Formats: sequence, structure tokens, C-alpha cells
Amino acid sequence: MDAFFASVELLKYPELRGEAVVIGGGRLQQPELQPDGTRKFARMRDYVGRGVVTTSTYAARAFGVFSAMGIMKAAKLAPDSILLPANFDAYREYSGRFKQAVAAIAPIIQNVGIDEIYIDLSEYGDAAPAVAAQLRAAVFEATGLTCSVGLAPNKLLAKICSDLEKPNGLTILQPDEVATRVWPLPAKKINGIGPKATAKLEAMGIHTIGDLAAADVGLLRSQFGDLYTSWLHQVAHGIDDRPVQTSREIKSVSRETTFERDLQVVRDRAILSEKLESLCTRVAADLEKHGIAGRTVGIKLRFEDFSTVTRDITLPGATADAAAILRASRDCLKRVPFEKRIRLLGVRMSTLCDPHASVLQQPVQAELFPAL
DNA sequence: TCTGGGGTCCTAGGACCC
DNA sequence: TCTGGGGTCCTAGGACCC
Repeated sequence: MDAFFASVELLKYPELRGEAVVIGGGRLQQPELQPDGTRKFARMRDYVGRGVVTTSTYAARAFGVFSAMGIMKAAKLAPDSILLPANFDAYREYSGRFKQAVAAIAPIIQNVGIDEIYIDLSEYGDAAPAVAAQLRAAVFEATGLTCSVGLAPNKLLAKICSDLEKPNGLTILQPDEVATRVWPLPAKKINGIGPKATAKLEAMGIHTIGDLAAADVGLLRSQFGDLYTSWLHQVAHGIDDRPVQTSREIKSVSRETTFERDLQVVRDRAILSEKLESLCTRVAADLEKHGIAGRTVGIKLRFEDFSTVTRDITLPGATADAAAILRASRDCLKRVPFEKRIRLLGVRMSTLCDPHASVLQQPVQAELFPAL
């Protein structure tokens, strides 16, 4: 989906269409309704506090404002742009709508988060491009939102393609076009080559996917692990045989929160204790919602210098009980050295299983459409 | 005036077992 | 006096994705 969160907001506030709009900023008020019936929108320049850009409209991207950028930095680039808080309930609703619209036409779907899916169109053969066009029309019909589609021989290439003609694009890649259309692209366009790997590759003089395809495997192996090296070599040649997975096991459930100000263990003990309790309660509620339990309880702390530590403990038996999770979390916290102020606290449950399968701990299948 | 929240996967060392 | 090989589980950290 194109600029998904921002696009959903524009449905609600059509007067903002074409404007530079940013979604993010954490605990922000919804826009106020004025006595004259118009709305008063917050400007980026007026924001104080922490937070990152979740999504920006294409007009905001023109100023250099992109996802994951700190709000304060974004405010410098585009001080007059409008800042809106996220409405996750609305996004989940539109997510469900677009996925249902697709499923009605082509049911082999893999969820990739709230705004992205893979669809297996293999069975349509030569008709696949027409089906892809039909899917885009159906999504717009169901949501009023545009999406970008990549039609290619595998997930790796489809993902790259879907990005080529954003927004509102349909890009079709034939198997024999990898060298001409994919090799010229920067290596970081490959899903799985992030900032760290990109920096290493750049240092080796590898900039494009073509450079990577031509790179000496031995040289790559000197910088990366065996597994990652083979993977790099394969993806550079457009090879990817992962199937479209229609369901998956849930591996972990977690909740975390960044504080409005960094907290001190001693002075802010009461606040921290209350936050920990609330996180454990939320994790327990999530487990119950999924009808699962877990054995490994973990905590996560991020300090003022952004360093992060985790501690976890595996219990003898599975639980989904908030009090048990809290007890285990407190045990984990005892093993953390506290020398710095705390920015973030998180609680996580893993080693999940069906709470009723006491001996045979069955893996849990995720719902295809959790929003519904 | 830096840097959210929810995830997955990989690596690596140590304990422990046969 | 020197010290296998294979496996699983647990813990901690980090890269990466949406």
C-alpha cells in the first residue's frame, strides 16, 4: 500500500490532500475541531518530545522526510508540514479491507505486516498481468487507496519491482530481465541488505546488485558469514525459491514503551514498577487473545545512550498469567547492571505453545487475517 | 532537540547429555 | 597425560523488516 498510514489519514482529512503530512510523534492529540467547523492541525515545528516518523506523504518525502527519521530532524527539514498521530485501529480496518479484496480474487496470500502482502499468481500463467491489474482496481474499490504491485518470478524480485514505480504502479519483470533491469539498482534495494551490510559492501566497492553478482565469492566470504555469503550470491542473480507462505507460527509476543523522559532506577522506582506491571498485563492479554502461553519471559532495557540489554529466563512450564510474567520479569531485572538512565522498557514472551497441550507442545498457527 | 513498536532470523558460547 | 563427537537447550546480542 502506498504511504499507507498517511493515505488512510487523508481519507479522513481530504483537505490535506497534496500537503506534506507526517504520521508519528507518539502521544499526540488528534486534530482539534474549531468552532467554524474546520480543523486545526499541528505543525511539525511546534512539536516537542521524542518519536520518529512512521509514514510521510509523498509531498513530505520531497523535503527528505522518510520513515524512521526522528521527528525533530524531520521538523528541521519540513517545519510547516502537518503532524498527525497514528490511528492503528483505522489502519487495521483498512488493512483487513484491502486483504479481503485481494483474497476474493487470488487467495494464496502471505501477510507481511499491516500494509504489504505477497500473492502467488503462478496458476494464472499468461493471465497474471491482467489479474494483477484487477487486484489493484479491487483494492482501490474497497479502500479508496492506491497500491503498488510488482509481478515477477519470485518474492525477492517482486518486492524489488513493487518499489520501482511507486506510488500507484504496476511493474512486470520477465525472468530474462534481471541483468538489464535489476543489476543497475543499488544493492540495498534487496530485502535483507540493510545499513550495516550496505556499508561493508560499499567499502568493498560493491554498489549495485550487478556489482554484487560479479563479486568474487571468496572476497565476500572474508567479510560475511558462510550462510549470508551464499545468500548474497543467490539474490544478486535473482534467485529465490521461498514459497508464498499462507500461515506461520507465532514465535514471540512483546510490548515495549519509550518513556517521555529517561528514568532513574532509584528515584523513579515507582514509575518503573508501574510500567513493568502494565507491560506484563498487556503481554498476558495478548497471549490470551491468541489463546497461547509461553515458557520464556524476557525483558529489554534501552538506556539513555541508546545501548540495549536483554535478559530472559525459561520457566519449567508454560504460562500466560500476568502475575507469573511479572515475577519472572523482576527476576530478569535483578541481573541488569543499572548505571545509566532508562529510556525504554519492554517485556517479551517466547517459546510459545498451546496452553492445553501440556505434553505435546503444539506450535501455534497465526491467523491469516488477524484484523478480522 | 537524534533515534517507536512489533516482530523474525542468525550467531555464538556454555551447560548438559549420550 | 590429555582430553572425541554429536546433539539440544538456554541466554545475549545484533541485523533487518514493516
